[in-house]
Amino acid sequence: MEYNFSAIEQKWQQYWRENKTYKTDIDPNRPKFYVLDMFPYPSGAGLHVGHPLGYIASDIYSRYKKQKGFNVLHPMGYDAYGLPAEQYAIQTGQHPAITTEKNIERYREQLDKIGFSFDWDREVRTCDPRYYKWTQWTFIQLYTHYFDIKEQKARPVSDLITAFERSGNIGVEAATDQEEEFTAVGWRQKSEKEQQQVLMNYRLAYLSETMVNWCPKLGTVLANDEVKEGFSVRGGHPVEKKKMMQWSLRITAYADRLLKGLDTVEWSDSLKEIQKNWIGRSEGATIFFKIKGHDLSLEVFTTRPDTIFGSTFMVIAPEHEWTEKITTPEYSEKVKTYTEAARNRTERERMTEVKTVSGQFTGAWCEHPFTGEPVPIYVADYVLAGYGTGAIMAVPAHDSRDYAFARHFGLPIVEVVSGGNIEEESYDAKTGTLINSDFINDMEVNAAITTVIQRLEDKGIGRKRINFRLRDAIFSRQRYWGEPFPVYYKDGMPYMMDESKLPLELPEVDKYLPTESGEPPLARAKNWQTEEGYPIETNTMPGFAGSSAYYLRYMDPKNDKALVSSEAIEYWQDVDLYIGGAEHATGHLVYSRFWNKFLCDIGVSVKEEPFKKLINQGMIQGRSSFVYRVKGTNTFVSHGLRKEYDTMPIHVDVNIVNNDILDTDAFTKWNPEFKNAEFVLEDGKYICGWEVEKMSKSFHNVVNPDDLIQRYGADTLRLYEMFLGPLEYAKPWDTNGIEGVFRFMKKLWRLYHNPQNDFEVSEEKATDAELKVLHKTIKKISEDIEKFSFNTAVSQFMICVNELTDLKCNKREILSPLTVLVSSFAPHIAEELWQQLGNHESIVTATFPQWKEEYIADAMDMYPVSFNGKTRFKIELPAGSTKEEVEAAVLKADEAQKWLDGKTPKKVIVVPKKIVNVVI
RNA sequence: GCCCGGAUGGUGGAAUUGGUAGACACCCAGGACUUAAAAUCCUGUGUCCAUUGCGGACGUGCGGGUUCAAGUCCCGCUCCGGGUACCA
Repeated sequence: MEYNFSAIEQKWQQYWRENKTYKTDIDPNRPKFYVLDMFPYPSGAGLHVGHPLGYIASDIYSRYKKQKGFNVLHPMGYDAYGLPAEQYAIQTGQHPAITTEKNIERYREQLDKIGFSFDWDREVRTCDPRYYKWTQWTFIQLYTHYFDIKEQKARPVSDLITAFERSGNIGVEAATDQEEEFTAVGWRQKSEKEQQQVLMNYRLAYLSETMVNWCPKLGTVLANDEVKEGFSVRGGHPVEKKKMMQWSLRITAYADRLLKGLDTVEWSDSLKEIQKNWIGRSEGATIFFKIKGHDLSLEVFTTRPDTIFGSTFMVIAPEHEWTEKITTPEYSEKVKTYTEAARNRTERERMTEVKTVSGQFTGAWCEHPFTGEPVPIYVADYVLAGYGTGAIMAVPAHDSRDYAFARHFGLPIVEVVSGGNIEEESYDAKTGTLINSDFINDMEVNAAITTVIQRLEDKGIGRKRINFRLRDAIFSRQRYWGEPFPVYYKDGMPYMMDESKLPLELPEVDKYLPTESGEPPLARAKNWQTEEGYPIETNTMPGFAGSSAYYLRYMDPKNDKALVSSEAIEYWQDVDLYIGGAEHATGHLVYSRFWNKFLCDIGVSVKEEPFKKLINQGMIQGRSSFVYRVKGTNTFVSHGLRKEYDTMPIHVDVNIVNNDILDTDAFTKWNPEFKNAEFVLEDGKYICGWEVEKMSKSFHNVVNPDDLIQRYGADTLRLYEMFLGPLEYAKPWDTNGIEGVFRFMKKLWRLYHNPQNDFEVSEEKATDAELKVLHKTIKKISEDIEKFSFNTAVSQFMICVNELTDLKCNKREILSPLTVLVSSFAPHIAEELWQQLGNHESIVTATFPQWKEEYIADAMDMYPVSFNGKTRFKIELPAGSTKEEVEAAVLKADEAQKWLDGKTPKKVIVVPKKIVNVVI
């Protein structure tokens, strides 16, 4: 074989390993550039062709940046804690560390074969104690800090204690669940335990009894982003609401900064939109409604204070703390029945029954703050306890849910904003003029909102309020395979371990299951207590703990004195380019931004946002192949003839299908069930049908990169993955197309070699035509890499090689820069050719060539000439011709006469260097 | 329901600010080389009509519009993908 990819690739992979070609160090003389991939969870299935897509793109970019003179940090590691290894451990008794280690080895082997430029000396694994020491350390920092709202940053809890000792919590503006106010005296009168309980309401990592997503099948609590439509994202098991004592992170304190930061990063609009919606900022007012017969005021949150005169009833959530208190004896029984029914409905049921209106009058009334009219209070489960205050003022005329409720219970509907037809439906739009509204009559909605808020504040019965949908992140998991909390309990109160005790290593257990009494697996560990005998926390941390700051750790992975040294963070700063899947939009990408902001507040990281630019690579979908079995037989009909029979499509392994033609021998061996299969062929072939589906084992459409590397080489695989289409798009994998890229590789090789496959380049001076091809290519490749348009870059390589082949060009002056151009895409072949060209150092040290416009410029411009917008012929004119010259030349041209047909053109449009359009 | 994307040949896709639609490939067909195969090379390849040489008409999901000129801009739909869901 002329182009012996397997020898070349092995040779250079070994060379890179032995020479540590990709080792990176701080270098103050060169600008830094940090390219990061989302690190993988090493699953047992290994990599399929979809996984490396993003890695290839980031690798090309890294190599390019290096050749552009940057000091590039391009690390890789493993998100090694996770459910699959633990589930496997439960089934087999195999320690998850062993499974994980094995899977990592397999991943590494696969990754190495693709020829990535990772600096493996910087590898991190989230399950490594040397790594999770810093995860635990950060948790302690979160515990010992609170969020100062005025300064919008984290401050030590010790500052808070000082403030309490001086003047209590009155006037302290902090993110907190603390409702009770106290003075300095009040603070001092509290017991140690009471004080700790108060402080817990301020800490950024706090223990509290909260409503959690409990997944009985997984035996653990899940965060909001781990639950989708009432089922766990991992495994798809039902999830229910349950009240439990849990560690949480006060991420809500950072909601505003998380939102504002989005304006400063280069992420796709759709991703920013997802995060914006997830954070869910809404501006409105909090209003107090006096409850009749009680010394209580019901607090509601509304984004439409302008509609207050249309509020004809109140609704509180079934879980509202006052539900029982305010219900009159007369309604007590009914309310109890209702709230209990509501509580017993699962999340799932509540969601599927969205359209069903239900609720119950409590017998209680409150007073309208402006009119003094009595307003009835209902309890209904369309109001959520977890959002706002868990209570609303219902305005049926201008809120569709309130409208449905009012219609169902026959409550009055009062129109207060003109513009809709409230006989038909509620008018929810935020435009119109206020009516039936006393002092805000005739105002526009926005003006009315401001006026009402002002009036509420003057009367002391309400104020402007900004509300977020974002919830605090529940941080405990009742699982084994995760980071242990550096926490012990004394008198039932949690205490942080001393930093010197870190890392607190994950203990051995006899079984990876909860205890008989329902405690998490760590409760099985022997001596799971401190030296003093205090019990240690038995929960472990969730998946996002380890992945929230791994990008910082890569900067200084072996440091055992700090998460990252100030020298390293000052140099590397932040991630310049982050590539990964969009599925992390509401999980990892929110948590790590929060985590980084906190670390920034306490002086560990130096940038407010960790990921400057982020690209989501599109999913590679599978292309499934089908055979058509005649129902009830063992006969299979080719795709084109299937309609003549009563058939059933069956997935067939794509690896025994080539160009949609089934290898029938392989098929009979593929599954014993088909051993005696018979085929109805067309043109002597069995043609398969196909469909685009998710790439998955169950569809038999998984394509393994190892097989392709074996057949075509890693360089071809890299190029083909890029050639498939734009990086961000979802696109189906079709192995057929790889042949075209493989042909290109062979053609490239032949430019440097004679028919006997001997290296042979000419030292002759390049011609203008050859220089033009080269410089056109340098320009296109540079521009395409800068805008991550790798598919068009590969096309340009093909065009370039086709043209050079046509020109029979084998000149060093052209081929040498071309080798550098291609090296970031196909590093192995480039290294080989580079060496053959007489270089002694790796091509990664080469400088990326710069194009010269003078070589690209044409002496002539080609003008397509159209008549009334239809292109009719082309004309070549000297470059730099004036509009008048172009027009004259066109009208004089022979072909023009035919289309002019003797008429005088009404108008001639000349766009220099572009087009001529003659209007007749 | 709401919010984002997207729709271009048999297939993947290309096309600065509106300026030659289909680059580059795959597939397919025909041919050259070969005992044969592989590999390689050449030709054709949006659809339809005409094919004796020209040529011509239609074409970027659908229906309108703006413009000398629309895949690209505007209005109204259809379908597909993603996010989110009683968030007041």
